[in-house]
Amino acid sequence: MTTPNNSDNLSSEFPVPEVVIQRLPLYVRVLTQYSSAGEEVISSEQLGSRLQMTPAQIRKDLSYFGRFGKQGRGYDVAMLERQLREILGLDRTWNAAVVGMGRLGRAVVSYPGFAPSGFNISAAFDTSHDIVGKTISGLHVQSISQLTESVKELDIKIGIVTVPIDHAQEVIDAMVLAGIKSILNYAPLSPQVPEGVTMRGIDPVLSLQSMTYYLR
Amino acid sequence: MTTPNNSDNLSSEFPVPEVVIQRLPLYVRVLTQYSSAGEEVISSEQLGSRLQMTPAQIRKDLSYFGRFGKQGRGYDVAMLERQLREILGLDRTWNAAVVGMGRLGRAVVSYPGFAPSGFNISAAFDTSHDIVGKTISGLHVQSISQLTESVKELDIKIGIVTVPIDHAQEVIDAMVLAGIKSILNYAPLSPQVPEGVTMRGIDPVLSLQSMTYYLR
DNA sequence: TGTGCTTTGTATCACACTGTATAAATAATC
DNA sequence: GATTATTTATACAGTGTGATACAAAGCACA
Repeated sequence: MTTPNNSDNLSSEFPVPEVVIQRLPLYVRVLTQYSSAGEEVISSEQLGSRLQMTPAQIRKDLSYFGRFGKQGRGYDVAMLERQLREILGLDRTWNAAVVGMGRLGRAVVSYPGFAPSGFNISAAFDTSHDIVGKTISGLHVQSISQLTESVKELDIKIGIVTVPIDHAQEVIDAMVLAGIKSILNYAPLSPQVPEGVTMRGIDPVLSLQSMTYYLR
Repeated sequence: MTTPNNSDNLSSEFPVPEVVIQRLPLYVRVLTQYSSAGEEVISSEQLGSRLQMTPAQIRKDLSYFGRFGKQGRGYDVAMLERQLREILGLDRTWNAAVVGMGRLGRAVVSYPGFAPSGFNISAAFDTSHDIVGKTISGLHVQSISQLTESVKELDIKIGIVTVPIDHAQEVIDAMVLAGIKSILNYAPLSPQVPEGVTMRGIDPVLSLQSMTYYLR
């Protein structure tokens, strides 16, 4: 009764708001920092000030998934981090495929930030005959026609789109057809995806374009 | 009376929700596509289906800034694009400074997507003595101590942070001190910034970490 | 063991955002 | 020119998200 380790108390009973899910990785990140700083306990107050949000917000977010804290004390850093990682599915590694091996794709596959976070780029694809067959950062570049096959063989769950804008939608369609349910899109467009497929866009220009509003 | 060209009808009277501002660049993007496809008129219905949102949402968003459409007809593509660009401050070019000239910084300054959108990277900085003084993609890399001076001289309004995580906060502080009000941050942390400074984060790992929740 | 202090978890409230519905305005057609 | 189609702008309602407030629970220390 005192150990609140039933991580899926409520999480599967009703849907957790998307915004909450997007905040959880932020909590994990701060917890990791705290942990490596040798702290054993953290309060919602401390978490909140670090992330510039109210303590109540954090407590409410966490309460969607269970009761992780101790009143009068706070949250056990290691325990909470472990719980959140499990909730997010970060207690394992995930395989990803990159499609588009131009300048951007090369930057992505050689970015050293993915692997330590448990994201493994295990296949690379392109359409151009000039690039297919080459080896880039240790990855043998395959034709996009091999996508479905590789997704199955290599247990790829995540697609990363780094093709030019005019091929992006068809690549995304191909990924969906291949059974990929999570897509990270670097192309500057708003793609159409069916229900059940999660998309995230990486779009620095879009970010800049909304900031200039506050500059005038 | 029939020409609703008073672009700041309401916009300055009360604050426009942040989410609305972030959607405006999406509208601009679709309008540009429509324009180059030769279309002269677009309805909120068409815009909405392209962006997977309801027509009413779009009409409401636009109504924060004025009345741009004609009932029974829709929106004049060229006119609406021009209006939205003006609202967002995209009817001019903006100068940006990149701090951090490692792998990521080099990728950013050589990314060909900024200039066509009116974002001009006009200065590059680093702390390392190995890099300061070099010329990368036509930019002479300066010491970070030159930041404030360059910001004034070159009319730099935007800062782009591409340093490793352990230097990111101090770089951001330096930018704020130099008078920069808009910061695009590529470092994987949630930085502390004072009121009045707008921050956007580019963080693919964070995006991946929230997608895996839906994969389990 | 009891008292005071801290912090959580949640009930309640307030507000912001989204979707529905409709009147007004325009265009098209006969 | 009258009638019908269309589409905007907006009033209204509903939903969802964030902040406030407080009771319950644990800790510390005498």
